[in-house]
Amino acid sequence: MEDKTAELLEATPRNYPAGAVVSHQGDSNTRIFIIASGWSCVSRHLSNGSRQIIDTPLRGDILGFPQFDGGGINSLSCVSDVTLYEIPGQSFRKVLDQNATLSVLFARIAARQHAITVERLTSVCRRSALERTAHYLLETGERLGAGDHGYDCPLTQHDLADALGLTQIHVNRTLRELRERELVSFRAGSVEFLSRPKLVKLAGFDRAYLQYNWPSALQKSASSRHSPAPRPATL
Amino acid sequence: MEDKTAELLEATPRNYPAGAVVSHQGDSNTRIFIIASGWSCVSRHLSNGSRQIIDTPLRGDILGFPQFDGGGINSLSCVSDVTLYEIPGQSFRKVLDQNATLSVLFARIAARQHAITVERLTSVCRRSALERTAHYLLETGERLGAGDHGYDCPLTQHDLADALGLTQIHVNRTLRELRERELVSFRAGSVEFLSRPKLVKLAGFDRAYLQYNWPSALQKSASSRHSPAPRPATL
DNA sequence: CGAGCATTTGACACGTTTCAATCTCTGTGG
DNA sequence: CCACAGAGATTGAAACGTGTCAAATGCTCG
Repeated sequence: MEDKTAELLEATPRNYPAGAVVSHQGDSNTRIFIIASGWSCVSRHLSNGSRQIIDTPLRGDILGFPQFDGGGINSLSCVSDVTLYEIPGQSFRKVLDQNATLSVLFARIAARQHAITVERLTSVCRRSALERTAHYLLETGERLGAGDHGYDCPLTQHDLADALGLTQIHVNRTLRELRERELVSFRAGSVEFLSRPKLVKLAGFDRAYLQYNWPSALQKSASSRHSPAPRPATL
Repeated sequence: MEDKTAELLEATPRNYPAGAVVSHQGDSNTRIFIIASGWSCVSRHLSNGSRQIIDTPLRGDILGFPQFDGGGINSLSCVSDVTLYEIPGQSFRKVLDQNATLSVLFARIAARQHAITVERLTSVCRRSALERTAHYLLETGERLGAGDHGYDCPLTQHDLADALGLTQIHVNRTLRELRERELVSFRAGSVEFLSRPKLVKLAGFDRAYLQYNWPSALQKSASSRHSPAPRPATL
């Protein structure tokens, strides 16, 4: 993106410490967020006291795109220290109105976001705890642009449980089994793929849904379909 | 929408019989669909043979908005006879580029669609079969613009199961319990609310996520927040 | 050192699935 | 008009996956 655009967006970088809540459930939030670094989660709190983590956005992800995360209903909180850009909704919309290319770009990002949610829905409905956990760890690695060896992940087992629709205790048992089967290890804040191919097979993981299906107009600036470079998280 | 816009969209109405498949999983579909009437479902077929229904779009709903349903990954099939408008993706995009108001409109529709998926995710993760089923029946009634008494619904118990992440057999038992508790009756293609207030309480249903949060620019054309008129499904 | 939080483990309860069979309805052809 | 086929709905019994409860362990930070 060009500097002029960045200026018009009035994007201001902000830092939040681990545990901070960027946007509360129920607040009428009109900001757009772009994650620069750190782990956060979009979650809903139900009346029965349980928490559902909708997504764990990562570097480069965009939230709030016209209330895209269900604005005003969900909250955004930080798992680790987080740096993100905040953009007033109004200037965001103004820029989109004037820049068709950017509009298409953001529409694609929104579409990918939806695809991720749909995949999680499928996962929760039709995959066992083992498959589901495996799938999440693979998905997250892919979204991070991490290699085949692993990545660092500050989520607790409790966070994982809230994201996967399990209890913390069962997540613990599931992680142990994945480790004992020598598929993945999730310990001390880091994920290690022990046998990625077997893990992919177990989870039924197909990364197609994570790709940005750039329309032809954007092809030249987009990376090739099967070895995407991580998008820059700077404006 | 004005006639000129409708022309530019090149929207053509089409009829499909019950059981027809409008778009196959895996096809590279670039069309946008607007449902005019009938019941259909967006679904994914997993390698293990099971089917996951992502959504049951209804009159006025829009699909495929830039590959919004995870284009190329999911399929659209008809439960009943269905009439829908098909719009070539390219002309749709062209119109959006020229009409900022329409862009915002569609962005909101997409946002609502995402909110629905998020709600289903939450439902599947954190609500029991009974609550989940109750929630779905309420949501669908709301989306149909049906009254407090009930509505017609051609879905089979098996369809419901695939949408809710349950087995058909358990859906049957769940529906029986809902009937015996005198909350809802789902029989012979029609849903009857026996005690809607109790049902709402059981499901923890809050329709806020179904509202279109129209920005101020569209306020005058939008209906009031708490008694929305069904949108027209004609162009 | 103790407090607090995350992780680990075991035993048991419960919700949901699986398997198998029966029943009801609807449309069709003899 | 009846027999039959096929799809959906219903019911029961048993198996299985995950949740619940309870307790111990390990870790980090004041």
